[in-house]
Amino acid sequence: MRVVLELSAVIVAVRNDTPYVLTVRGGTDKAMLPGLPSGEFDPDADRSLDRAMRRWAAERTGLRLGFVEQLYTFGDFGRDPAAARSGERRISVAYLAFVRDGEPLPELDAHWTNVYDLLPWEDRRQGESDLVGLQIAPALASWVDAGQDPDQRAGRAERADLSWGLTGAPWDPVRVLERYELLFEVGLVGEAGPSAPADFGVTASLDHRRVLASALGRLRGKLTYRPVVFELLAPTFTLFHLQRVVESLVGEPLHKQNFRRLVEGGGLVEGTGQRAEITSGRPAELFRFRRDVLRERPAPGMGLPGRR
Amino acid sequence: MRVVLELSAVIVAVRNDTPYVLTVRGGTDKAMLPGLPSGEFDPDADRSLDRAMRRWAAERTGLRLGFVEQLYTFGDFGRDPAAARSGERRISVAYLAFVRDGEPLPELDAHWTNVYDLLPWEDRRQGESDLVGLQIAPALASWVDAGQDPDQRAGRAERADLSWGLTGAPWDPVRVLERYELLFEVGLVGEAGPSAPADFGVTASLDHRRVLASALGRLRGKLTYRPVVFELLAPTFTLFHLQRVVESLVGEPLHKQNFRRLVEGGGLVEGTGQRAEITSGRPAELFRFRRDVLRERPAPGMGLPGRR
DNA sequence: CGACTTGTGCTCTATGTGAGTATATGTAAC
DNA sequence: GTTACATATACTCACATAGAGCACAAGTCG
Repeated sequence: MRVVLELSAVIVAVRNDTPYVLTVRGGTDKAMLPGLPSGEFDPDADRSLDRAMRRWAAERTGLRLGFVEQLYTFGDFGRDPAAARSGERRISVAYLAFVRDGEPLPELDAHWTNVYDLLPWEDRRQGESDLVGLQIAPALASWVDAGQDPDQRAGRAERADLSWGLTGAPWDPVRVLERYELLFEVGLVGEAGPSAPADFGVTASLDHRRVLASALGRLRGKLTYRPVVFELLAPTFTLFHLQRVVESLVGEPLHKQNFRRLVEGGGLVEGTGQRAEITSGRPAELFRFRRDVLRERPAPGMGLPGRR
Repeated sequence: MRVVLELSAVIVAVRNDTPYVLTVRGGTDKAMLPGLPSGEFDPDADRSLDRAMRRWAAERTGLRLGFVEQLYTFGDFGRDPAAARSGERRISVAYLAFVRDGEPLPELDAHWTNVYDLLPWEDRRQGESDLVGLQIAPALASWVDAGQDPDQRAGRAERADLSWGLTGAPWDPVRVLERYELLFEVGLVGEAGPSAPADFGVTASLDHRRVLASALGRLRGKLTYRPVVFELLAPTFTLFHLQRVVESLVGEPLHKQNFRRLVEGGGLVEGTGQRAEITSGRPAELFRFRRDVLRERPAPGMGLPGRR
């Protein structure tokens, strides 16, 4: 079996308080499901994987990527059944990348897909998704009960509780991948085609939804200890807009006054004397990211306030 | 150029308050420098990269790995000059793995190398390493001054300050990789042979010291928000020992009473009625990790107290 | 016995966070 | 213009947590 090394990209942009991911239709899949842009790595073309990623994104999509970070390398057998049948083992180095607000989003054979269309249960800004109470929780419960022995049942119960926060554990926005993998194990989401009886969200080709779940988890985690949001925003923004963007990524509503206090008090931003274009209500001051904060605090992140 | 996919392992164990990494001598290097155990990935043998990692460690080293986590995939051109000359591009998926205290450490063609022999400046338990004040800081300063234009100099100054905390910024134990890369850029450490005029620490083969730096940074970061230390410890331990192990990993001394308060108060451990074997001084109670904490708190980690 | 080592409890203070009230300043509807 | 509404911004209070100690307990070693 031949090893093929490819690069995949989770390219994220936020517009209108909605996180989007760049997808291509039927890139690697016969069913023409949306998938992440990917391509085989050319060892002769680039000196490093990161460079290959940037160049390839620029050439193929015309996007100027800001923040770029390697995510994870996926290599499970069976993640690409078609490749496996033709004697290939496709190993995919996945990257997370941001497109800044204000950058043009070129029209191409690609689409911007709402992240929460692919992972609907992760958006709790309007409260817990109905999916959880009506379908996921019961399915998890019966999966727990179906364990072979008491030990296995206890283990399953713990996993379900930890990821989904059902019986006491708090809901941790970062555990996106754990939740996805549990759904996969239970059979509520499928890969490589809408095979599951009741598949949630838009099915993506191959394991690309899993890759997206990794990316969202990583992004959410990073948010709290590195000022990465600002890589998604235009250079200047209102605090309210900043809050909306953070909420859209974390998937939870945040307490407004405390959010402002944390962000301003933490020295993450500084006002530009200017006011924002009027929308409705009192006009807000425009802020910009304060780079100096990096020198002052070891891990400057969004220090998320509690839920609203 | 042919792509070769290999696995590399940073296998960590802590003994006698010292973190060790498993190294093999001259595994991939003619100069017989110590390097990380690595091997080509066999696509026909394992269903996933993680499994390949575990099986391979068991077969090759006889070690039973506990915690295993994928670290990063290294693929820079030039990371393996010999391979490059023979027309190969070696892409290496690196893993971080722990061996629990109490596990036998088999004698083999491998050695346990003190992590701080390879990265001496990272151990600040006895205060800042002399290397920093005497050699690194001056070298960084002249590197900063050697910048082409004011912009570049400012950028360099910021990088140096951020990683090494020289002029105001606090020293962040997590930024191991940034520090290493700066030293590399400045020319104070070399790869693929002791090429640098004054190379610090034991030189390792290829870019394996860089991989180790990634691993140490990741480990330190993870420590604060996941109870990973316990994967390195025997099932039962005294609080003092726990503190010593954490200190050895973080590379900084910690405030004793507060450490105890955080660990006990945070519900991370629970006492077993037993007392430890006497060493000297008042005998201590033996504790064990309290698994339930996972269910109670979203990110239970060592919540490090300030320096001692 | 006293010196030394380690364990353990407790205090005092500064700071940060959660939650909420109050008020300012704009737009859109009437 | 007045009213309703939306948003911005300031401030308060209770509470939890972290940083930095002091004090003392319970052992070993000479």
